[in-house]
Parts: sequence; structure tokens; C-alpha cells
Amino acid sequence: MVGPKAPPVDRRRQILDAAIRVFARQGFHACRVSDIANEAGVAYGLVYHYFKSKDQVLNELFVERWSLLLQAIEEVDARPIPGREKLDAVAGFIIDSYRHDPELMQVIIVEVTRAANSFGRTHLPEIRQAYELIAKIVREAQESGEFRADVDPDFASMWFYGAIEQLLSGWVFELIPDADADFTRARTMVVDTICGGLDRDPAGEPAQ
Amino acid sequence: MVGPKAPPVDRRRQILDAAIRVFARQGFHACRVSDIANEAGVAYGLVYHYFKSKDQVLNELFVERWSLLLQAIEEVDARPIPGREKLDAVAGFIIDSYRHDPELMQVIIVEVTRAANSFGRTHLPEIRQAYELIAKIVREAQESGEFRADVDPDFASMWFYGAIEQLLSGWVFELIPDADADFTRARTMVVDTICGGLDRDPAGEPAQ
Amino acid sequence: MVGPKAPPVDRRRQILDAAIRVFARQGFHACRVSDIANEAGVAYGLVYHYFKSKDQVLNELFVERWSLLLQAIEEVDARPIPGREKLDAVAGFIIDSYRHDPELMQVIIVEVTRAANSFGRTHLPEIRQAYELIAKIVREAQESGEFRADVDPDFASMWFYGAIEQLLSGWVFELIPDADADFTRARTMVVDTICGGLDRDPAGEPAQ
Amino acid sequence: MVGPKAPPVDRRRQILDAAIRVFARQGFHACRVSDIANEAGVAYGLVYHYFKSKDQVLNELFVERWSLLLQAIEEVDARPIPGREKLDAVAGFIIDSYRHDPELMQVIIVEVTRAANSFGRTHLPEIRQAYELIAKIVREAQESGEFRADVDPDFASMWFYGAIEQLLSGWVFELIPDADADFTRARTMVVDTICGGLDRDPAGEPAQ
DNA sequence: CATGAATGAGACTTCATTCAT
DNA sequence: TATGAATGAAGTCTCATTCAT
Repeated sequence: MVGPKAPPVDRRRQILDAAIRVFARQGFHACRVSDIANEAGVAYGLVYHYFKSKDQVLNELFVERWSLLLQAIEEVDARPIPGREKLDAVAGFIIDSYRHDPELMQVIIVEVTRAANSFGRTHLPEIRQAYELIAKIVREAQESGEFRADVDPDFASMWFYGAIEQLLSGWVFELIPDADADFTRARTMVVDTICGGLDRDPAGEPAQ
Repeated sequence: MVGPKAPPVDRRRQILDAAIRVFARQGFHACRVSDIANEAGVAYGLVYHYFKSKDQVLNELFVERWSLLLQAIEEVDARPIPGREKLDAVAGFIIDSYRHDPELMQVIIVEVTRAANSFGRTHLPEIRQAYELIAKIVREAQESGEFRADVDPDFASMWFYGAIEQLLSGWVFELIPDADADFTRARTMVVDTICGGLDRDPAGEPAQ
Repeated sequence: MVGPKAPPVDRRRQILDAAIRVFARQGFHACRVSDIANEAGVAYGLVYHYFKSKDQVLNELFVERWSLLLQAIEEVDARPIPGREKLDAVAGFIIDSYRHDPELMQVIIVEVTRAANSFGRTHLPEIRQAYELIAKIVREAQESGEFRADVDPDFASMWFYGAIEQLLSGWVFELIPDADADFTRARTMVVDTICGGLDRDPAGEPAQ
Repeated sequence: MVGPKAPPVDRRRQILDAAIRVFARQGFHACRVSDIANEAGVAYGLVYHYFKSKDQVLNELFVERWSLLLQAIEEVDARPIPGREKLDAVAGFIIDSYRHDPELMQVIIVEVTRAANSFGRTHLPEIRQAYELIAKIVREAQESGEFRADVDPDFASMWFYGAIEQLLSGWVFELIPDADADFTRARTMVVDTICGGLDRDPAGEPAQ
């Protein structure tokens, strides 16, 4: 009787993971396909066995991760909690993503989300989806009277997301400290800052 | 009577202006030097007569414009007005820059400010300077009791700038409308939103 | 029955050999990398697969051959024979090299050894080594009393090598005949000429 | 009364002299026409006012100097002196040329005489002329019984000239010392060495 | 599945030369 | 004479992708 073969190494995953490291280190454009292969410890052409092109590797990484984000936002939005807590959960999700996998998030942001002229353009629809989901959270909170109504939810969404993305960029490029404590602080502060202004309640307890 | 000679065409400027259009249209990496030359209506090699490399053309555009921004922020900070009005003036300056020269601002943001892996890296010091100047405005307003003190000025600066940059990105990629009225609205809203949260005054009159 | 696989073509060698022909025919500067590729019957980029640059191709050719020369001189010097016979053997080695591979030797001499402003400069150390090995032969023959002592060995070496190089140049540029018989004659004559003067000829009034 | 205008600066000469320095310093191929113009302190295009091309500048320098050499050899050959003294005079002329104008001689040798693939090819006829004049000196000395007859005068000429050129190369590339005393020594030694062997040395056993 | 040799289009940059002033 | 802006051909090198084994 022949036992089942040991599960074969997941080459595909191996290459994707290597790509994350290489993209984070050298940038998508500055790295060669061979760099990815070397990092993964596989032969040149194998990358093309699993992926159609260099672009597709990055696409895959982005889509894989971004769909998690979209899912998370939707899930958060479905909860019966105030808008402010929803935004806090979203910020938490993004910041934790960075905390747990800074290289992947760096790649997502630097090479796709902020690379408007190349991949950003391609993935604009998915990126826009995130904005819209956030805008929806804001709009609902406005309708429920929790948030003030004189700020366009689409703009607000942009600011909220922009603030968080800038935060991550700041960490990536070491413009601001990223000790472990900073992650929690940042999350609290960004929501406080944005919502302090979004809250309709003037007498609100923005921070403290 | 012989009139004064017509001022010679400023080829350098001519090439820079053409580069703005080409970079905005095709992106820095996707365009060739010959595209710039063609757009400017000059010969290939003339670009290299005035600039050392394709890179230097973009650098020149960025530095030229960014120094204006830094200057503007400093000038604003020197005025004897509340922090909130300072931020409003800064937001106004950036948004007006976009309004008057959207192609140049698109290039600055897309190709430099957000292109952290290429030019952004090179110009990090200058970019950081802007953050620091904004942080200074926030810090002073905190010290004067105008802004609440529990938000780190460096983070706040990042959010403020990030929100505005995201706004411009939204316009560039047509995620949000950019009719003329929107510029003014956006300016008011972004400052309201950010400051509503930064204001110490809980009873404050955030908007209207 | 399955025969053994034919040994794979040595592309690297194939390119090097093509380069010899092209460099000899057109000169290093006047030829393009594509000329080499065409001559070798391979694709453009393959040259860059095996060599870092056009320069490196020439370097490789030079080093490969020059090390043989250095080795040969050292080997000759180790033999227990008179200095005159050593020089004869060295001259013989160089002339035979030309006889058997005139194109390669032409490249070595024209593009490196005599191209003092480009590759000659780079390979000065190796070239100097040859001079020094020859000077050593002369010095030892002087010390043993075989050669007269009033000629500086370093100068003598230069003359000996210079005479031979000029000879090869003469052949390359068809200033002198290079029928098969001439090779042997030339070898005898050059050694006779140089050594007739270096020999401590008793009756001679060389430097009176 | 208007005095005669001061003789205008000889721009042509000025450019030629600058070219010598630049060619010697950077090499013909590695320098740009603008380098010559800068060194001469004149405008870019003026070089083209006086010379048809960059090549022609070097040609001019070569021809100017080489004709002096040919003239000198002819003049020496006409003197009623032994062949050995003629060769000594020729060696003296060349070495003195280097002593008095090392940069020019370096250019002549490095960029023309030894650059067989570019300018050497063009000037082969003139270069060959020098060889032939020297060969003539040797042939006459053989016919008069001063030199032994078993060495081909054409080959001997090549060796004589080759030895001297190698000497100058040695100085140019600092392979051998070139203090002032060395010039005289070298001249004596090279003639001694070559003629010691060319002399019909009675006791010599030239080719046994 | 795996390898890495082979392909070739395409971009930047250089610089000799021309030309209008 | 003198200037230096303007021209554009030409060449090196890179690297994503293909393919034979």
C-alpha cells in the first residue's frame, strides 16, 4: 500500500510570498522577474508557469488582499453599532493588516493604491468600491442623526481613507514612529480626529 | 525705426511645459523623451541640451512647484490668525494650485509625492518639510489652547495633508466631481472636518 | 539504441569567436554588438546573457590569451638554456600565436596592447608583467656574463617586445610580407638583431 | 594716422594647441569637440569655422609633425656619415621631439601611429614612408659593408622604429623613468643595441 | 512540473555637425 | 569672425516573455 504523497510544496504561494518581499524591497518596476524567482528559490521560467506575467503576480497579491478589506468593511457595516465604531473597526482592520504584514501592505499601497498611473488605474473599480463602502457607513450615520449632515459622505470617505493611507505611508517611509504602541494610539487618534469633526454632537466627547 | 528684438523663445520653459502635459497624459514612465520633444515641437536632442536626463525634467518641475508650497505654508504660519484659519489658507493654496494648473499638480502628486518608490524617495526630505510645517501650525494652535492637545501634531499633519492629497487624487481620477463649485466646497469641508475634531471646543460650531 | 546527446553548443565560445572575427574586421569601436550577434548567428540579447558588456567581451579575449603568453614566458625562463635561446623561444611563441590565429592576435595588439587610451590603460598591469618577465631574462643573462651589462634590462625588454609587436603590426597592415617562410625568417632575424647587440661580443665596440 | 591692427590672435593655432592638450589628456575618442573649444577658450562652433571636422584637427596635427620627421630623416640620410650615426641622429630627433613636446608626441603615437584601426589606417602611407626612409639608410649601410647583409632592411627598419616607439610609449605610460638623463641614455642604448646587432661584427656569430 | 537559454523590441543618452544670428 | 542653440542619427543595454528540453 502506498501512502498518500506528501502534499507538494505550494510553489504558487512560494512565489507570491517571495514577490511580496521583493516588491517591498525594490519596488515593482525596479525588480526583475528573475529577482522574484531567486528570492523564491525557483527557476526563472517557473514564474511563468504559474502566472501569465509579472503584472499578474502583483494583481493577484492586490486582489487577494483587497477583497479581504472589502469583505471586512461590509461585515463591519452590517453590525448594529454606531457609525463611529464602524469607522474605528475599519481603521483597526487596516492598521492591523499593516501590523501583521507590513511588507504586503506596503506593496498594496505603494505599488497599487497610490500608483495611480499604472496599477492604480487598473484597479480603480475595486479601490472605488472601498471608498463607496466607507461613504455608505458615513451616509447611514448621517441619516440616523449620528453624524452631521453637511459633509458630503463621498468626500468624507476620501478623507478618512486618505488619512489612514497617509498614516501607513508615514510608517513605510519612516516619517513617523511605528513602535507597537503607536499602532493603537494612531487608530484611536485618527478616528477621534475625523469623527470629532463628523460627529454632529457639538457637546460630544470627541477625545478624552 | 527698428523695434526691439522679440524676446527669444524660452526653450527651457517650452520643454518644461510640454513635459507637464506629457507626464500628465501618459505618466512619467510610460512616456518617452521623444514624446516630450514632439509635444514641445523641438528636436530630440534639445531636451538633453537643457536637461541632463529625463529624470531631471521631472525633478525640476517638482522642486519649482514644491518650493512655492513650502513658502506659502511658511508665509501663512507667520500670519497672526487662528490655527484653523491657517489650515484653511494652506488647504486653499493647494486646492487653488490644482484649480489653476491641474496637470502640473497631477504630475507632482502622482509622479512624485505618491510615487514613493521612485521620485518620492528622492524628494522625501522636501516632502517631509511640508509635513513638519503643518505640524508646527497644529502644535502652536495646541499650545495656544485653540486645538485640543491629545492628538500628536505629527499625526494630525499627516491626516490633514493626506486628506487633501486624497481629494486631489479623487479629482484626478474622477472619483469625485470637480466642478468649479466643488473646489470651494471641498476646501470648507475638509477644514471643517479636520478641525471640527481638532478644535478643543466641544460646543464649537464646526460647520455653518 | 539511443546515442548520447550531442554536446550542447558552447554559445559563449561561439560568441567569443565571432567577436574575434568582427573586431579584427571592423575594429572594436566601429562594430556594433549586433554585428557580433549576427556573426555568431545568435540573437542580440544573448551576447548580454553571457557578457556584461561589449567591453567585457574584449577583456575576456585579451585576458584569456595574454595569460597564455605570460605562462609561456615564465615556462621558457625556467629552462636551463642561454638567454638568447630564451628570447628566441619567446619570439617564437608570439610569432606562432600570430601564425595560428592572426585575427585574435590582431585584436589583442590593435585593440588592447597598442590602444593605450582605452583598453591598454585597463590592462597596463598585465602588459607590464610581460615586460618585466622579459627584463628578468635579460638581467639573468647579464649576470651570467652572457649579455653585456651596459644596457638597462627594462629598456632592452621594451625594445625586444616593441620590435616583435611592430613586426606583427607590419603583418597586420601588410607593410611587410607574411608568407609562411617569413615567419621563420623573421623570428631568426629579430633575435639575431637584438641579441647580436646584447651579446657581450668580445670584438664589438658597442658603446665604446 | 591709424596704426596697423595688432596681429589677430591666431585662432587656428590656438585651437590646435588646445586640441593637443585635450587629446593627450582624454584621448581623441573620449573627448568632445566642446572640450577642445573650452580648452581653447573659444565658442563651440568656431572649431568648425577653422576645421572641417574633429578628425581634421587630429589629421592636421599629425601631418604637420610627421612631415617634419620625414624631412629630418631625409636630411640625415643625405649627410656623408656612417649608417650608425644616421640612425643615431634619427633616434635623437624623435626622442628630442618627445622631450620638447611630450603631449604632441603622445597624441601622434597613441592616436595615430599606434591606432591602426582608425587614424593609423588613414595615414598608413605617410607612416610607411618613414619606415622606408629608415630601411634605405640600413640598405645603404649594408651595401657599403658597414652593416651585415643578412638582415632584411625592411624588417630592420621596423625593429628600429618599433623599439623607439615602444620607448616613447613606455614614457607616456610611465612604465619606465623619464628623467632628463634617461633621454640621452636611452638614445645611446637603443642605437647601441640595435646596431650592435646590425653591425657587421667581425667576431660575431650572428646566425651561426 | 521545472529549467534557464534564447529572443528582440524599445528606451535613454551622446555628440558630431549645422545654422541662424 | 564668432556664438551656442538646434538637430537627429546611432549605439548600448535592459528585461519581459517564450520555448525547447
